[in-house]
Amino acid sequence: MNIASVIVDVPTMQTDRPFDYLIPEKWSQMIQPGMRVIVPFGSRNVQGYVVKVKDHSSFPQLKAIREPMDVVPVLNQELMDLADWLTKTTLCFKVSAYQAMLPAAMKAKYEKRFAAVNEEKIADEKVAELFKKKKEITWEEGEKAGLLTSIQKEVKAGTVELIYKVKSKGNKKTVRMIGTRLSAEELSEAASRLKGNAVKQKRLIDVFKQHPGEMISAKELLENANSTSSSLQALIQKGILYEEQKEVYRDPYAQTDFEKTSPFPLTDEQRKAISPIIEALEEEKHETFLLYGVTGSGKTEIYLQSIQKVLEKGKEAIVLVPEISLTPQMVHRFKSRFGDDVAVLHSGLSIGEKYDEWRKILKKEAKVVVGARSAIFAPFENIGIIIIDEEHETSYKQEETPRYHARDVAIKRAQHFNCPVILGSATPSLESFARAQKGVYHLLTLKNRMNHRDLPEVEIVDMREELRAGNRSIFSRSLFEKLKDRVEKGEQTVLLLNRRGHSSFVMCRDCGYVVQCPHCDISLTYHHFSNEMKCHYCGYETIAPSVCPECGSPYIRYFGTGTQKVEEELGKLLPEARVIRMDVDTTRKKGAHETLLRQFSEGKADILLGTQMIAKGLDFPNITLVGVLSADTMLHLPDFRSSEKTFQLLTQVSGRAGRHELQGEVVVQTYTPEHYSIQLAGQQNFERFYQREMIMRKLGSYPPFYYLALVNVSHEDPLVAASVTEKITKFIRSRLSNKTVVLGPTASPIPRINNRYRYQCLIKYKHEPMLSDTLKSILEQYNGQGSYSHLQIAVDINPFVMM
DNA sequence: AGCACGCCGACT
DNA sequence: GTCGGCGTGCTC
Repeated sequence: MNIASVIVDVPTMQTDRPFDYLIPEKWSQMIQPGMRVIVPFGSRNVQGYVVKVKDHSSFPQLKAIREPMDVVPVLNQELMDLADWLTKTTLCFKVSAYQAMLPAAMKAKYEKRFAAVNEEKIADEKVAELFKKKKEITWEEGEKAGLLTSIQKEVKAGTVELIYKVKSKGNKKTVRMIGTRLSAEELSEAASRLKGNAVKQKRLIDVFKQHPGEMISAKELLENANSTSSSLQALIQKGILYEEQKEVYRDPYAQTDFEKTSPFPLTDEQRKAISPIIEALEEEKHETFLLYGVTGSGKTEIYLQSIQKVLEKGKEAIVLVPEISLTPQMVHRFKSRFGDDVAVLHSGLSIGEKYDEWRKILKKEAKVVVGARSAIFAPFENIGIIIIDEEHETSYKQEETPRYHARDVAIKRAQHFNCPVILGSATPSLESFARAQKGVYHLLTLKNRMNHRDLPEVEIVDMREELRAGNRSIFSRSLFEKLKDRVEKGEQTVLLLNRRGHSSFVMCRDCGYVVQCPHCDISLTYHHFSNEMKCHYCGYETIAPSVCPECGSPYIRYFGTGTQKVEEELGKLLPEARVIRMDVDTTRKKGAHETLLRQFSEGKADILLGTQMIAKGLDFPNITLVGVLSADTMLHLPDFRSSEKTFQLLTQVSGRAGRHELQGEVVVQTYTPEHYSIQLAGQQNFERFYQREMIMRKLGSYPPFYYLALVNVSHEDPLVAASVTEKITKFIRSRLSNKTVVLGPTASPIPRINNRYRYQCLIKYKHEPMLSDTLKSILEQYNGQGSYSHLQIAVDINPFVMM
């Protein structure tokens, strides 16, 4: 057993298979599947994942593993199998699947360095001088000195060596701990031998006399003893004290106090909903529950009590929350109930913090993980339940490879562990609700709010009427009246500006010219802060024009109401109102979210103004008014889910009002008040919406009636892109059943990105066993190199974004 | 992905 | 003649 099969960190079609390596004698006992190793690959060193240890290879000339990167496997067998499944279902590379399962800190970084091996013989003077100061320089340093070609000549001559280094991003954080091996008496004696003026050293010894046998961090010690590090160093030198590096976790929640909570008594309705879950837990059987409960109906308490049960059985729980940093309240509730058993994984943490939380899970120091999408891969080995809150959220679908949906992964893992999955939502996705209707999922319903308050009253305002009545403001008369009233009464308001699909573009009011990206077929987005125009797709930047480049008119300005503009407007109309603005600009800094929300909850503002990010999870007692400024902006996007998204957003945001003692009110402003998703969101009638939307989906042959797969082809030459897509589409048609709908080739909604022309083929199918093989052979044929080397093909099975 | 190898056009 | 462009194929 001295050969390891390794998947190397080279994400291409032709390297997406194991390569065999010899395991050097000294590591023969320790190398196991699931460990990362550094291996030579071609002329460089790369990171690799051991998938198998064996004693035979058909390859005659094996190279040896350079170095192990782990002492224990970072991926267990279950996760390795899960990676295989991910590879098959999403058509991604093995490495990509492994990398998706591990914290970003474990992704390798590569560095090229030059080292002088024979300094005297270096021919080029400039190069020799460079290596006089340092024996080793990085590639970048060589480049900066402008000597790359000369250095490369020296490499050929053998005087300089090119080294490929694999570096890990993850650093364990350590703390210096100080202790003593001496007894109290010995310490006193040692202290008496010190010079009389060594008071600082004596004070240090005193600390250990009071706490014999304990270790204390150097920082704390110096503070307690009011001493200095040089005194400490002296004592260590003398052998009186000793130091040790202790590994510590960075704890992002260290500053926060969590008041312990106990389970709340459940309402009848909640008790009825939780009992099938408890039953599944007891019987250790896999079942997927759809917990459909109106906003404020107490879904979280059901999660908490189910987890309680799981922990009592000595098992672990995964809770997924959409972009969790948005809901510090949620984290708070889990931490308060389960204390240090909870690990938190979300995008707001630094790479190091995420790495630490992940290691807590691996070392079994955490039993519950609360996190965003990728937390579904938490390396637990005895999962008792998986919960996905706000199940309908699109952020559970990853839009880069591996293009997985966390819901699918959850069900796959739960099947392995024979445990239940709970999908919770007030506005379930059509897919999930349809499955619940068919009995594939077990439907659990919570119809009543916990406070027995009615759902808030929703008023839909037709903005066209407002315009006709001469009101050109952003606010309808009704919303403005109510806003004024709340500010006077000291109650709080949430204002949602739905800006998706309607980004701020710059247009000339004289000739209609819109500033576009020169490399992509998309209008540039205006950034007020820097007065720049930026392309979201390729990163192109330019200064915003002050006159129209087309006709020279000075009447060129940006369109699309931004939060900033609304804030200005509020300042004019209601100068006494205190406003907190939450959007990408004001929440970019780490922790900004929490700070702004805390200020709002402490009543330091009357109005919380923001984009989608404020729609979810806020639970403040004093909110009695919710205003949606433009409900229909995303209704007109070329996306079959736009009605569903609109309905969900409006329902979710309405749910923010009147969650406690005070009754809430909602005003929805729109230009299409007759649209069913707005009407039914106004009535908070999910069932009706579901029926209505299902008809639309059936007519369009969309999910949940059909599954989708999208093939996206891009090339710098539009003719090549079109003709290849044509070929691919024909090929797909020939291979799939005639019940499957194959659409295309068509130009993508964004026909050009970064000067690459994009065409696509959309497949709608119900049952298509050949699909995966067909798509895979397309990838193999075209995505490899050869005559199609400039072609890029991306396959998305069950896409959420059709761009 | 990188990198070497090999084949063609533009220079000292 | 050679330097360097890019197209092609390989990495245990």
